Amino acid sequence: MQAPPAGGTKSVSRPDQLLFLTDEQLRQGIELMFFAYRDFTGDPDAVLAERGYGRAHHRAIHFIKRRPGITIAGLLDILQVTKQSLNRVMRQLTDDGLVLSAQGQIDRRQRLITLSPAGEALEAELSALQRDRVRRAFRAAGPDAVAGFRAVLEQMINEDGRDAVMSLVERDKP
Amino acid sequence: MQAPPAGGTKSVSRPDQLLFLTDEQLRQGIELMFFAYRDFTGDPDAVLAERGYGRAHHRAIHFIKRRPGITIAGLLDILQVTKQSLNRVMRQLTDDGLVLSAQGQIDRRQRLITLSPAGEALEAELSALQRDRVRRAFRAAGPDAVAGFRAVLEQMINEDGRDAVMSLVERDKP
DNA sequence: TGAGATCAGTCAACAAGGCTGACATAATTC
DNA sequence: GAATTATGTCAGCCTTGTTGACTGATCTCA
Repeated sequence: MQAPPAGGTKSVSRPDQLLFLTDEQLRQGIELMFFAYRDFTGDPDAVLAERGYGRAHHRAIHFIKRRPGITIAGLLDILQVTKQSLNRVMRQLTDDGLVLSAQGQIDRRQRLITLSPAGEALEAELSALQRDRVRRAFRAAGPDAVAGFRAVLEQMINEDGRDAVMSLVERDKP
Repeated sequence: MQAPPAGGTKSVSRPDQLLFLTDEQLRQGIELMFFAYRDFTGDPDAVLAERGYGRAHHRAIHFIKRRPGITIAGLLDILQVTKQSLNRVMRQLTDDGLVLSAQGQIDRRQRLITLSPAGEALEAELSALQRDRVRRAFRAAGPDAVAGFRAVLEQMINEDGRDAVMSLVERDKP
């Protein structure tokens, strides 16, 4: 547990040592992920709790908004949970009238999921909270920092699914 | 579909527009947090599952390693869970001989928690996995990106607890 | 010294949201 | 026509969070 000698955060950004990363620097990165993610999910969690929903509902709503007309299989692929687990969430959202499902045109077995107006409203409320936090962080840190944030998080994603994930994240239309 | 520094996602890194952040850019940041955190926790989760532990055990072990001799109240403060919830985890870890607790010297009501050799071993295994992932990401992204990553995540943390969290993250000794 | 606060531990009950396994139905594909 | 696929559902289990109530040991302060 040796100290990175001088004060503050200076020890971490050393453009002169591209490959030398101390355990201490890495540990700081790990803890930052933990604390930042905890607060990152905090705002929506509070709104969701009022309605008896949780983070799982938020994730479903987010990606339905993102790709309207997505199938159940598509959601399962993105969320990486079991269909039983997703089904419980989807049933609640359907019963509550937040999501709609239409029969697929090409493959009539498929359900094409979309948000109802009520679902859109909740999604807007949730994403506004989360965007506000990210916007404040991005503004405070500055554009170069944002580019770095993006680069590191991208590299943090499992290599074997990275391209697929990044094309989902970056794609503007389904 | 490219990495930020190159030409691809031009819309995102615009050093010329410090304050203009589109909803699309913010949404990408939100999704990156989701996907990166999911994979970030994946490696340790697998090791923990073999032993019948979960992420909660990992968090406790991590912060005991980080601040040996920490009290229960100290852990509660960091982890922000209820004492009943923490107690369940601590009891398992104690029963399994991974953590030790000594009576406080100054205040004998307190328990000073440390890792046993077995606990140290598990901690080392878990943190090695997580450090490897962070190290690879940091190396691939480069030192400037790492600085940006840190800056953004720091700003992502709730403002009212930010200083406390950051001094915990950056502090070298308890 | 005695009252009250604090630290730790525990019991009980509950909920969210993961998981596995088994099975059903409809529609598509071969 | 048989096999496969997409979806839905039942039942049961686990982890990990919650609230509320209560105990015992110890410390603090009037």
